[in-house]
Parts: sequence; structure tokens; C-alpha cells
Amino acid sequence: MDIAASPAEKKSRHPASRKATRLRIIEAALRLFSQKGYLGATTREIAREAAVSEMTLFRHFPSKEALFEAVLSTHTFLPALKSILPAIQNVAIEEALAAIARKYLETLDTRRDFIKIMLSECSYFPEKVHAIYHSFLAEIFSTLAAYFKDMQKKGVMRPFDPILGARAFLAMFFTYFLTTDIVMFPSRDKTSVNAVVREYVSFFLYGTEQKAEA
Amino acid sequence: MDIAASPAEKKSRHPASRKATRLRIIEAALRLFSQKGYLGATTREIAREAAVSEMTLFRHFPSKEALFEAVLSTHTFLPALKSILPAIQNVAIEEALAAIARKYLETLDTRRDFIKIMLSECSYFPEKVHAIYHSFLAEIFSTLAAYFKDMQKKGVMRPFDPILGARAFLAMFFTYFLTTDIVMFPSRDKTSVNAVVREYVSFFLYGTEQKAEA
DNA sequence: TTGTTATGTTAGTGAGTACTAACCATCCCT
DNA sequence: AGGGATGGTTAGTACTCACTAACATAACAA
Repeated sequence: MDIAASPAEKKSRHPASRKATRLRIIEAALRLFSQKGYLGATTREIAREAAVSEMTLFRHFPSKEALFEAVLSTHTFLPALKSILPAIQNVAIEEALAAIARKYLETLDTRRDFIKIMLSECSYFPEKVHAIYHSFLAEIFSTLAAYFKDMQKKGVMRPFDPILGARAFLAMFFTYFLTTDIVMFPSRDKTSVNAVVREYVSFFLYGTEQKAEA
Repeated sequence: MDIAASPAEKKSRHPASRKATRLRIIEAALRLFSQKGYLGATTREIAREAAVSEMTLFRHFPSKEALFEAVLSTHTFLPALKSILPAIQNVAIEEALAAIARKYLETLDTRRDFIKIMLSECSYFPEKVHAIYHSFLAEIFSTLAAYFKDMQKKGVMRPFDPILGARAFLAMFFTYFLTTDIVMFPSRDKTSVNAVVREYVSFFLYGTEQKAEA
């Protein structure tokens, strides 16, 4: 036992390869869990997909459940919404909302497998999945709500509950993502994503009522 | 073999009890599938929950997968949205939309277990689940879109793509249902469902922009 | 070389699964 | 009373799963 081992240094001989193997297993698990569910994906299959032996898988993760947790914690995704907020401070509100929506959809798209797992296993691993959902949702809701509050202060938006507004706005796009990418419900023929974003933004911003003509 | 058996008559002695047993099994399967997923729920468990022996389960359904299909086909839910459309033809548009939203949320709520299954197993049984989703979504979208089209003709709503409008409107409430009932994300303290409905309806109808004061 | 680390290979264990066979109990209808 | 349909019980099969033990190999660092 090398008790005096410096904690700052891992001191392993082939750290790069070990880390890479671990990552390959996690990526393979992500793919297979999202395709077949936690119970449907076998450790043998995951190992084969990662091009390692099953023994190696269990040397890296003491159990299948531990691997599942590693998948979750590795891929916990920060909204990445904050990053574009500065860039849209001085553009028209329609453009700003459209940019937010596109960024959100883009984030959902790159994390599609992860979201599929979260939806599938939220019954089987309620606590694990809920914890991630809550931290994710709480952050993205409050981030967008803060932006709305700012717009209200500037007189660009009317007064309304900013949290509810954030939830409603994101909800439209989340369900759009869900129905097209997860449920595979075919979108209208040529309706491009941009057209949907524009239309949804105009719903949220201007509503659907027929304004009385003066 | 009673080849001459009349096809119009089932000719079973205890049809009521047989039907009831079958239903009990399906209900138990619905509960357990929604709690633990298709693979996580065992036939033994389902039988026990239904208070029948495992043999009886397999006498009614040749396989676990057949039972799953029976659960799906038994609980396929018609939107029940059409039923309230006549009653809201002559009320203010805000009230009409709120009534639609409440009816929709109510439908989602009573079919919570079913929806959980659909979300969980859409990776494991893509075709089965997608088929149901598609028929459900196509009907509810077109029903609501027809209503919107009518409102546009009457000059109550401005021109917009009615299908996209229907999708956006229902999307807000579906995700609200998802986050509160499935993901169990706590809603704001005292925010009642009715308050959320009212706020979401006003987003959809009037938008969030600050109107210039004349 | 020598020792250490990461991985592979083979063979296997015990548990749990969907599903079956065979026999028995009970009920309703005639 | 008797016959046929329904359901219970017991025991079991064949299979797959997560997970393990023991040993071999290859790369790298001293």
C-alpha cells in the first residue's frame, strides 16, 4: 500500500488507455441502454459494443447498476442556454427567442440517447433519474425566467409569471422534439425546423387572437 | 371439436367470470408494467397482483408479449376531446381553450399508467407503441386544428397553421403533465392547475409581448 | 530483466425468467 | 346428477442473466 502516494497524481502506468476504455464502455452502454432499456441491454452486449471483454467491463464497474450511474453522471448535460444569453441581449425579441429555441432543440438533439434513457428508466430508477431531471429543469427554468424578467423590466414583455412562461415556452419545443425524434411522428411535409421555431415563437410572443383593427 | 359452433355466439358457460379474470390480469399488468417496465415486471408478479395463478395468466394470454399487446389495445384512449367541442362553441375563446386544456389534462391524468408505459417501452417495442401514438396524435391534432380553423373563419383567431397551433397548444400542457406527474417536478408552491391553465391559455391567445399603449 | 498494470480467455455459478405438463377442484347449466 | 368450462397447484424445463475465479498475455517503466 503506497499510503504516501500524492493525491494530485493518479500514478497509474497507462492512464490514458484505461480512461479511454472506461469511456468506450460508457458510450456503448449509453447507446444500448437507449436502444433497449436498462434491463434489455445485457452486459455481454455492452462489452461487445465497446470492443472489450465482459470481464473488463466488470473490472471498471463493480455492477451493471454502477455502470448505469456512471452513464448518467457522465452525461448530465448542462443546459448550455446560458452561453447564448449574452449574444442575444441586443437583438429583436423574436430573434432572441428563436435563437433560444434553436439552441434548446440542438441541445436536446445531441443528447437524444440520454433523454431516451431518462424517459425509459424514470419508472425503474425513479430517484436516480428524478435527481437529474430536477437539477436540469430547475436550472433551465430559472435561467430562462431571469431572461424574461429582464425583458419585462425593459418593457419588451408584459407582466406574467416568468417561471410559468419559461415552462410554457420550453414545453412547446420539448414536445416537438419528443414527437418528432422519439415518437417519430412525422412532421408536416416540408415544415422545416426553422419554420416551426418561427411559428411557435410568434405564438408565444404575439398569441393567436385576431386583433381588432382600429 | 365442435366445428358447427355458431360463430355469433361464444357458447361459453361462464363468460362473465372469464372476462372478469382477463380484465383483472390486464389491469394488474397495466399497473406493474407502468411501475417496473415491461422487462422488470414478471408474469409471476402480475398473476399475484391479479389474484390468479400464473397458469391462468398463460391460459388467457399465450405469452407475456401477447399480454402486453392486450394491455395496449384495451387502453388505447380516444382523446375525448371531441366530446366537449359542441359545448364550447358559444363561450368566450379563453373559456373554450381553458376547457379544452382541462379536458386534455384530465384525460392524461386518468391514463397516467398507460402513458408511462408508452414512454418507457417506446424503445423496446417501437412499432407497437408508435402505432398507437400516431393514431392518437393524428386524431387529436386534427380535431383541435379543425376547431382552430373554425375560429379563424369566424375572425376570432388570426391566420396561422392550425396543425402547428394545435401541436403547440397541446405541447404546453403535455409537458406540464409530464414534469409534474411523471417526473414529479414540484410545481410552484400554490400554483393550482387552474391557474396554470389560465396563464398558458393567455400565453397562447394573447402572447407575452408588451403592447404599445396608444 | 522484472514488476506492474490493463486486458483477454475460459469456464462456470446461482438466481431468476418465461413458459409447460399433468392433475385436481369448483362452479354453472342442463 | 353429470359434463364441460374455468381456475388452482405442483413441479419442472430450458434458457439467460449478472457476476466470478483462475490463469494467460501484452505493454510499459524501472
